[in-house]
Formats: sequence, C-alpha cells, structure tokens
Amino acid sequence: MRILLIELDMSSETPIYIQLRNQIVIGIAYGNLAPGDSLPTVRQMAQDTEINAMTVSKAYNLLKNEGFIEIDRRHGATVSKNSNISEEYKNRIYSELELIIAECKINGLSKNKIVTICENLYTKMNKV
Amino acid sequence: MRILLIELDMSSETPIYIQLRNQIVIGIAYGNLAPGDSLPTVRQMAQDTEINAMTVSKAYNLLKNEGFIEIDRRHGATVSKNSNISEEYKNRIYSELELIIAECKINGLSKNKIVTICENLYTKMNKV
Amino acid sequence: MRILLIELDMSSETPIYIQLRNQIVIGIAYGNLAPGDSLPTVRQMAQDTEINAMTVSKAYNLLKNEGFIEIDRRHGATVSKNSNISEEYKNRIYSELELIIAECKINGLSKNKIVTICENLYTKMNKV
Amino acid sequence: MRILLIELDMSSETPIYIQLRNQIVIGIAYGNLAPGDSLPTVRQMAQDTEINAMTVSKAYNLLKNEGFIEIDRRHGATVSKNSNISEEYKNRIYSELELIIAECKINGLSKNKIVTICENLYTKMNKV
DNA sequence: GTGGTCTAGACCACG
DNA sequence: GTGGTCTAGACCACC
Repeated sequence: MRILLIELDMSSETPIYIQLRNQIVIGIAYGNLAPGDSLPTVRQMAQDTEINAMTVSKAYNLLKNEGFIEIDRRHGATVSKNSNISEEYKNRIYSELELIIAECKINGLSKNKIVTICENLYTKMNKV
Repeated sequence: MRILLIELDMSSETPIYIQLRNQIVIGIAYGNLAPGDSLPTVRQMAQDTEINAMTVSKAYNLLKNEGFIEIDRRHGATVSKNSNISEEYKNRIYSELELIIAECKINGLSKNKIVTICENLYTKMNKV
Repeated sequence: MRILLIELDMSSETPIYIQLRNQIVIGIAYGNLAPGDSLPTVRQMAQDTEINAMTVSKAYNLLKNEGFIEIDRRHGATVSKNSNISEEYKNRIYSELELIIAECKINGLSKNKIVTICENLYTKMNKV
Repeated sequence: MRILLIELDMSSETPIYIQLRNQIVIGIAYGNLAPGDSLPTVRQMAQDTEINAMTVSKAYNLLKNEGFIEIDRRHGATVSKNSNISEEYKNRIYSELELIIAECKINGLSKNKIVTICENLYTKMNKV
C-alpha cells in the first residue's frame, strides 16, 4: 500500500488549505495517489494533520474545481481518471513557469541546468 | 530605449505588491531592465500604475531583500549587478518547480513538452 | 505571571517599529517572554502602546524575518523555540559590538569595566 | 604614517553621515587617528569618499557634538585629547550594549563567548 | 529631489 | 477571532 505523506508548515505564509492542496497534487504526480484511489475522509484527514475540518474541506473543494479529484456523496473523494485542462488553467501554469524561469535565469542558472532539474523531477514521479 | 511594461490585475487574489514584484522580476529576466538600470522612483511608479506609493515601496523593499535590486538613498532603486542566491531561496524555487511540474504531468503534458516550453521561455529572455 | 513592559519614545529618531522590535528582543532575553509564549495580538499591542496596528505588524514581521518569533495564522505570534543564526546576522552583531567597544575605549572605560558591564547585563537576563 | 580607511556602503540603510561618523570613531579607537591628529578637510574627505561635502560636514559636526573631535576654523578638525562623557551618552551606550547582549544571548552565545569577543576586540585596538 | 515612517480606517482571507 | 492588504495624505530624514 502506498502512503500519502502530508507536510504542513503552520508558520508559513501560504494558507494551510493551499499547502494541503499542493501536497495532494504532488502525491498524485508521484503516484502515491493513483487515479480512482480514495482520499481520506475530510474528518480523517483533519485528524491526521491536526487541522480544522473546514480547512480540509476547502482544499478538497478546490481540488474538485480544478478537476484533480471527484467528490461523490456515497464514496467520498477519489482521484480523477481523466483531466480536462481548461484554457484558463493552462495560462496560469504558463505564467507561473515564466516567473520561476525568470528567477532561475537572473540567479545565473543556465538553460541546461534548468532543463536537467525539470527532467529529474519529472522522472522521479512514477508512471501510473 | 527599453520599455518596462507593468500589468496589474486589481481584482486578482495576488496582492498588488507581489504582482508588481513579479512583473519587475520578469522585466529583469527579459532584459527590459538591465543590471545597473534605474527603476522608476517610488512615486513615479505609483503614478504610472495608479497604485499607492506605500504599495510600491513594499514591492521595492521585497525585491531589495531578495537581492534583485539595490536601493540607494541618493539615486533611488537600481537593478543588482551580482546576485547572491541563498540556500533557502534555492529550496523555495525547487519546491515551486516540483509543484508546477506535478501539475503539468497530471494534466498529461509529456516530459518533452515541458522541456520545450521551458527552453522557449528561457530563449525568449534576451541576453543583455 | 510575567509581564511584558513596552516603552516607546515617540520623539525619538529611532522608528517606532524598531523600538518595539528592540523592546521585544530585550523582553525575550530577560525571560519576560519565554520560547513558545504568545505575544499580544497585533491589535491588542497597538491598543496597549497607543500606536497604529500597521506599525505593530511591521515590527512583528521584522521579528519573524529575523527568526525571533513565528507568526501562525491561527494562534497569532509566538516566541521561536529554535534560533537559526545566519552568517550575515553574526557579522552585523560583530560590527555593532566593535563600534560600541570603540566608543567605550575612547571614553576611557578599561577592558575590565566593559567586561564587568557585559557580565552583569548577561546575568540579569534570567534563564527560563 | 598611519592610514585612515573609510568604507561606506551606499546601499545600506544606515545614513552615510552616520557610517562616516562610525568609521572615524573606530579609526580613533584603533589608533589610526591619535588624539591631536588632524582629520582630512571636509572637501578632501568628500573627494576621497566620493560623497557630498555637506554629508561630511554633518558627520564632523556630529563628532564634535559628541566630543570626539574639535573643530577649529584655523586648523580644521582634530581628534579630541580629553573626552568628557555625558550622562546621557552613557545611558545610550548602556542601552545599546543591553540590546546587543540580549540578541547574543537569545542566539545561544554563552557569557564566556561574549566576554571573549569583547576582550579580543578591545585588545586589537592599540593603546594610544 | 529621493525613500522612509506613521496614521486611521476600511476591507478581505484565513481558520 | 486572527493577521494581511491597501489607501490617502501627512511629515520627516537624507543628500
């Protein structure tokens, strides 16, 4: 059984529900959560991570709206099998990539180094 | 003469001072602002972008603390010539890249596609 | 119960947020604020000291960036338990000590006198 | 002949005239400037350090008011031979020492370490 | 001229 | 409840 590890930094400026959302997205990419897999219930997740259930609920809803998971009253939350990527979402990703590459470039990272880092990250994420 | 274009979205959830900071970082990466170049004065930038001077000041101070620019009492703000990248900063960049690549992968982008996008972005940013 | 006493001089040249920052640092060293202790909320501190909440917020953020306190969205600000002293910070402290000892020496204080003053100050700060 | 080395950081938050004042104080303590020695003229200093003459003048006046130097229309500025330390000045020094020792203590420096640093600094400054 | 500080009060996001 | 953001305008220090 694969294990989903959630790390939250309470003193970070990033809102907790965003951190939780990010950790789950990364968990999916790494294959710790496969399409069709169930996520812990809101209450279970809240208990495990010692945060408020409302906060978990907010993260789950965000993930649902982004298309990463599906929420079913009977079966709880499961990882989506198909993802329909919206135009708006694509633009957001592109902007974020632009910013991060800008920062890398200013700080002296060469194109090759950036590409290598990206490739390594991608490869580390298991095919699912 | 190079032109610095600043686009701010007043209805965005991202704080204005962060947006401004991001736009300037991107401006530096694209070579619209070269090392040693002066930024508009706080008041000028405030007028141009129709935001409050304190908001501009906050963005400039953030950029100063991150090492992107230097603020000189006599000549205002200029783009830094040397960038000292801290270990903490490197980790932040790495985490952000990890998240964004995770999202790309889940949404079906192949490793090659991501690499191509990164390379194109990097190449678009002029050497100055 | 320990009491945190904040004294601000409105007519001083030292900015209020710096004075507040200094008073809190001294409060921590004297044990009036122990690691893990909560600081008053931004608004409470503003009311107590009769200054603006943004000024308090600026002081708290400075302390956070320096590693003295942690700011948690849920519980407000608390005194840090571990302090990670940076190389840059060490250099700053050293420069300040150099200047102050230079002044003492020029004004005729002997090495022994300075050492005694330092020891007394240190001893006065309670272990908690 | 002893040499007076002045290092100014234009992008520092510390005002230039304060930096200059500090550097001269340290120069006196280290014996690079002995009691009775002449300081460079305002114009000379301004030229050497590439700052405005008004800024140099401000620093010299501050040093005069603090009793470190004497200014004579005929002979220019010279290092004072006797220093009369005021009560107010003593208090300022004490407050500064308190703050700096507080920071050292919070950051884990032991009493002995602080004392050793002070002693080393003091010893490095030549008897004059 | 430059940036820095502070205020008073409003609004918002987070939990 | 908490802190964060932004404004508009005033005042100040520095150079």
